[in-house]
Amino acid sequence: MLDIKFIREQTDLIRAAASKKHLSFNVDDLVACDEKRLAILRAVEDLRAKQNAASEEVQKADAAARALLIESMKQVKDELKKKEEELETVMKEWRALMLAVPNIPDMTVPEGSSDADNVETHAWGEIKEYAFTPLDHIELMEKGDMVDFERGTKTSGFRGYFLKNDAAMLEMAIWQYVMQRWQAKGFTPMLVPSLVRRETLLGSGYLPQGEDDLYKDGNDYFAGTGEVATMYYHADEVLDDLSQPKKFIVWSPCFRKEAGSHGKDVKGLVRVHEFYKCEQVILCEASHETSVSLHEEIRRHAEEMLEELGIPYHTVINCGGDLGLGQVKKYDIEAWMPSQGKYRETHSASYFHDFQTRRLNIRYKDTEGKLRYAHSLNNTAAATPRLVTVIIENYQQADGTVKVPDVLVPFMNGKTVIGKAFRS
RNA sequence: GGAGGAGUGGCAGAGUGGUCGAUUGCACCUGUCUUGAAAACAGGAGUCUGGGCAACCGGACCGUGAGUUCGAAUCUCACCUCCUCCGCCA
Repeated sequence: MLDIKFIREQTDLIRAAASKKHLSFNVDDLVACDEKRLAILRAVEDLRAKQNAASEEVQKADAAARALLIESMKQVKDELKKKEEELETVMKEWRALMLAVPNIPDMTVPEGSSDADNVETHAWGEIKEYAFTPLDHIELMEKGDMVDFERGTKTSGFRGYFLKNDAAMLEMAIWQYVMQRWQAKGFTPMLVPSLVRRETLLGSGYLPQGEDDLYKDGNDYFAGTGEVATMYYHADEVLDDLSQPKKFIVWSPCFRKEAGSHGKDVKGLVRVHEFYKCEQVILCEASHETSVSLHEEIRRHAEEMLEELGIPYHTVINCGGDLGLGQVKKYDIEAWMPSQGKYRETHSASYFHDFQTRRLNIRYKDTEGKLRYAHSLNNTAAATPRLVTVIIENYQQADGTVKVPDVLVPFMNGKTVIGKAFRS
């Protein structure tokens, strides 16, 4: 959500934002609606003022005058009721339009309509030449007794899976490694709810437009990311001090219907309905420079983790058409998948300015004691099992076993090789 | 799932139809006093929003949303949250 005053004054910027993000939003509709809203609001408030004044007089008046006054106020009451109904109608439209206003993308965001137009900023790591034909994670994991898709779908339906043995332990090792790694960088570790109320999703900007991708039961929703609950943690609060940003490293189960991507990644663990994610979430002071510098910081945290793990990756700036409604700028970090011969997204780092915090009403007192909306950012730390598939494919050996990345060995109880040898 | 109770300003806690945006206490800020501080005394402070260059003026906010009324913190209904007891349960 943006400030209505800002929207009124900067219609050109909003128009440009909508066009860069390839959204069909029309500011002029909102501005017209807002004018209507203010006119009616003024009428309503004038009537209320009249009512308040009369209410005071009623108390002082004698019986005869009082009866007369009350009689005349009945008309005001009816009039007010009519105006209030008008206002409610306009407000409904106004609120819906306000929720559809896109945030302004940063100047450095490239033009483009889809992820095909994202621009690589840099790549890291050498793409390994294998002396054998690299297998995909599905074959490696099935033959290594690390996954069971058949019983997974039997139990859970399409995209269901069981992780077993070394893969189960590897996944938990990753969580442990990640939570410790980020805690050491000053992030507050949290396990947060995945079962959340509708307001939380409106606040972080996943609703109203993302309804189709969410599992729900009445007003209870299953969050697609820990960001949702984490952002709501401080909702409706005034934080004393944001001179130091609040940084969270959050673990949570994540649920996504993956509506509209039924044809993509239909096999394997790259795209599943139920997974786990460690997420970086930050609240900071309302400064563009601070947001930008923290954005770079959380991007680097994730890149450095992939470097520690020895996974080749590249980073792209997402183009306008690939940005969400609230995002100012986004980097995707994509890890190399040997079986596919291409990079696949493992991380997504974005910042929002005060787009989310306005909806969530998260404010703080600045050094002058003025109340301001905080800024927010987030980036993946590790999404599993997707990251498991990346590790398994990149660390596969000729015999079908998988080497454990050095940094994970301590979290695997010293185990250095996982899976089973099934070829020579 | 069943039965009761409760939600008021930063906190505590009054207020049960009309100068109540709200008594009071604590905490907070500013004066007076003091070498300074404490104490005492006096005063001031909330948020959102409309108009105005501004001083200022108007509206809203007592868990949320509807309703009754000329008028609602106060009455009615629904919802949310918390507490107590019973039942069930990893």
